[in-house]
Amino acid sequence: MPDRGITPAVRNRTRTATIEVVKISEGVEWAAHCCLLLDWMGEDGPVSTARLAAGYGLPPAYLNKQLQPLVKAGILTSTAGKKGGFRLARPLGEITLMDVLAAIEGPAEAFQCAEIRQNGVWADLPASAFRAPCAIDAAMRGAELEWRRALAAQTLAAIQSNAELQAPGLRTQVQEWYARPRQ
Amino acid sequence: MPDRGITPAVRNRTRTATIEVVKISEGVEWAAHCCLLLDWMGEDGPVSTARLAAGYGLPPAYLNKQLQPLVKAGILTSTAGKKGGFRLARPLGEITLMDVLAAIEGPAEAFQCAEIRQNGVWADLPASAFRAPCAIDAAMRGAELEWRRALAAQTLAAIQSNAELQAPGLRTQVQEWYARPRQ
DNA sequence: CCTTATTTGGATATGTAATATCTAGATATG
DNA sequence: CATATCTAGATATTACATATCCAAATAAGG
Repeated sequence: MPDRGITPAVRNRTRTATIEVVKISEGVEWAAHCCLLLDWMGEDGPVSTARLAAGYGLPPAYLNKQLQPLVKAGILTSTAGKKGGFRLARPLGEITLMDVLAAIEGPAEAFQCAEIRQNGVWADLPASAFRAPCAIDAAMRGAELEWRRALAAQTLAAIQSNAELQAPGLRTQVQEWYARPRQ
Repeated sequence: MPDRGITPAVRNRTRTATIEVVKISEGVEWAAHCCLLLDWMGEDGPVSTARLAAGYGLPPAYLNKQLQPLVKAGILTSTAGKKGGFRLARPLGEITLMDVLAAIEGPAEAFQCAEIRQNGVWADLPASAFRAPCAIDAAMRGAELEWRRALAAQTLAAIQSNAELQAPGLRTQVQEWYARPRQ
């Protein structure tokens, strides 16, 4: 359908007004699911991007891009060449959600203090006042630390165990699904 | 300097490779700082966007945009017209960092589960398997809850108190800074 | 009543990051 | 040697954070 010169801003006028800024990229979800899948399928050698992508209906090329930082982080190992693919570098019990998040999103904190306090009102204060971190920044960092602690307490093994409790026989189901021929 | 047909991707080639996706918008920092400022200055009636912006060297028009959700959330009250501006709607002790974050960023969780489990491998499972939430999603939500709990435990009053401990006489300093004539 | 200073809401502009694809090169299988 | 794979980089597309501007409503003060 033609645009008729309508700008994006006008086209989006009716979209929901609520912004969601603090957002984790989908790559984290993909990575965590793929780790579970690799554990279920890991006995037959490395699993290729194509097979992992097919398992969750994901775009293969982009999934491959997302898996590469996991290799760099030492969560997965990769093998090139025919029959190549990805393997878990260590058992699920030794991989936490924090590991996955840090691998995909990087180590940066969610709250990035821009130190705006130094721009105006505080400008005349002695330099000693800025040695201590911004009180807002400190509070935000403290809260984020709680988040990271909770993420680090969740191993993929525990998550897999919960998933299997919800859907008994999941491991078998997965292996059967992959055994069936696909077009 | 002319572009010579160089694409953005090429221009950015040398930028840092690390991505930081989980990010809180600067508006949260601005909003929290402005609340502290409003408490320090609140006795002389409402404070205009222009004065708040000058206090931290922020763009006035955009700061005004960021303050509006705080009004909607009931953290600030606003008065239109000459001598108008913003006031705290309640004492700093009754405003938490969670209140500010929720006002600016909206109520959405950082981890948005796309339910990719339903796309492939799980497709043949009975519907009952999907009544329980995705185990990865549940773990992420639990960790985020810890973050929110910690943010909700931090009042702006406590943060202001810390700031004043770091820089004694801050309240006086702020009022003097604003009393001085500005071009 | 008029001028001025302000908030509010919408439209718009710009830059950057997430999402996604493609190609070339390296690597391994058989 | 042909094929299948990972790796790295370039590129394309879309969404969103950032930022500005304008019109309308509102209030203060002469």
